[in-house]
Amino acid sequence: MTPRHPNARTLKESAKGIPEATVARLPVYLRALQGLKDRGVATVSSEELAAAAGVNSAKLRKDLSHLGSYGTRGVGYEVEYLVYQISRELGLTQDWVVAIIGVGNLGRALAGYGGFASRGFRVAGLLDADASIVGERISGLTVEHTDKLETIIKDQGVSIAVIATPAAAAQAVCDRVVAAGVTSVLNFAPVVLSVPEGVDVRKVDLSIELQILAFHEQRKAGGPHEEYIEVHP
Amino acid sequence: MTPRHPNARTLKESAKGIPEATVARLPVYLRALQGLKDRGVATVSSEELAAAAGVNSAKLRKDLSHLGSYGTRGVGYEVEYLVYQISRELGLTQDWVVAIIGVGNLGRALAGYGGFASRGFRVAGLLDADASIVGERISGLTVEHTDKLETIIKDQGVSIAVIATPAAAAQAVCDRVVAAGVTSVLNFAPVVLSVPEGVDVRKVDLSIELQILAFHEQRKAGGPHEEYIEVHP
DNA sequence: GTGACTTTGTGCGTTCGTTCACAATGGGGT
DNA sequence: ACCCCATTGTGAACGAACGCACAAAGTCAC
Repeated sequence: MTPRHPNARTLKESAKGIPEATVARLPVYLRALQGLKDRGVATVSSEELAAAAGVNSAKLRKDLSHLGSYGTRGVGYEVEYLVYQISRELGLTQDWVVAIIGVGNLGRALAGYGGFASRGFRVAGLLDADASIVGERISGLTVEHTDKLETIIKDQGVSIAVIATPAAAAQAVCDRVVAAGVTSVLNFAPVVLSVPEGVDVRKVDLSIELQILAFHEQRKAGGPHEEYIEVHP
Repeated sequence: MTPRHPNARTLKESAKGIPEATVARLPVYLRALQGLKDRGVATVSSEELAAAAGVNSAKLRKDLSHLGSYGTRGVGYEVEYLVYQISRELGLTQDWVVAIIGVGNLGRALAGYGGFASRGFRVAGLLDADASIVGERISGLTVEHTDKLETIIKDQGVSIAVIATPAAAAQAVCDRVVAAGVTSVLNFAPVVLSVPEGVDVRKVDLSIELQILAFHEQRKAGGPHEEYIEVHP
């Protein structure tokens, strides 16, 4: 295979850090690109792609430049090629085995979420502590009891755990999955998890986002301070 | 009422920006504080609170200093008082009326999420386009048809819309809620919404978080580039 | 009342991220 | 073969956020 872009990237460049802010945006670009690809677009300029992703075009170009030099001056980026490069950078060209612990409404929503399977995430287990749910079939999977947590993680090679349990159970579940070898945790429970060095945790909190919106909404309406007078020394 | 902290804050300080990064952390502090309050803790130091919230203590102090001078040197912060101040700053002392559009598993999870009601968010409507769901009762609310979107938003004074529809429907729903007067949108659909000036959108994307985890997981395992050789000029 | 001790609030240097603006460069027309 | 044009990739200026380290300020014991 002759490389299409000969100077694609040195080992050094990629091994050293891609900025965290860039990493957080790559999935957004990837989604925009998939959309373009589905519509049959073969080539896209940074301006167009940036618009589709909702960012500034200079930022997009700088972000992509951290991966390598994958565009063609005067033309733009080849959609399919860029999809592949971003996917590879994010690690989506390999399969990741995921377990979802906690099968309430949120766990069900996650289990049925199409965005996982299509991006290299395989849900290997759906676990819950509630015996009345165990055995139920959801999105092609049977709910297992949390007793089997360690077994499933080890047998299936789970490396990412998604915690969708009530807050009170989350830390205990987290400790168990980490002890069983999981090194990445996505936490939906409204608690701060503590984990040993080397384990990554990301948190998604439904109510925090609403609170941030409320703050800005209040700002628009004139702020919370109208009743307060200036009290200066 | 004699102010407990006489020089609490000038109008100017608060009217001007609290950094966005700080705003995003305030809800985390608030949650940690509620936890301490529930356990009967009356006073907390920046060190302790920072640990509970999972941040560095200097950062915590600087964040709080943007709201005003609410601590006591040599002692710490009075938990209840700080809860009140943060709540007020975030706008949680007033009620916000929310509508949830899209009643799949995710919409149900959101409707039943206790973190809303307890923080000043009142869910005024649950709407879906699927006639077979309309009429169902979920968490004390009856699902309405999206035909009634505009009516509900106007009659109930909804100011925040939560979009939990499939991706394909999201932009159309967004346009309608904005036209009906909503100025803040929380979007769970995996699309970039475009809205007019003055409308805030925040996005929560379940699969993006997983992709970010995958990236770091791959890093730990040695990176994606082992197969690549250095190709230098 | 005084002094030792604790903890806040913040000035400052550093690091990280964004944006501008333009030189470098490939493509395509003639 | 040459030139023009569009678009990338990036240096440099700017700005936001972080974290250290310490002076200011309050408490508590005696």
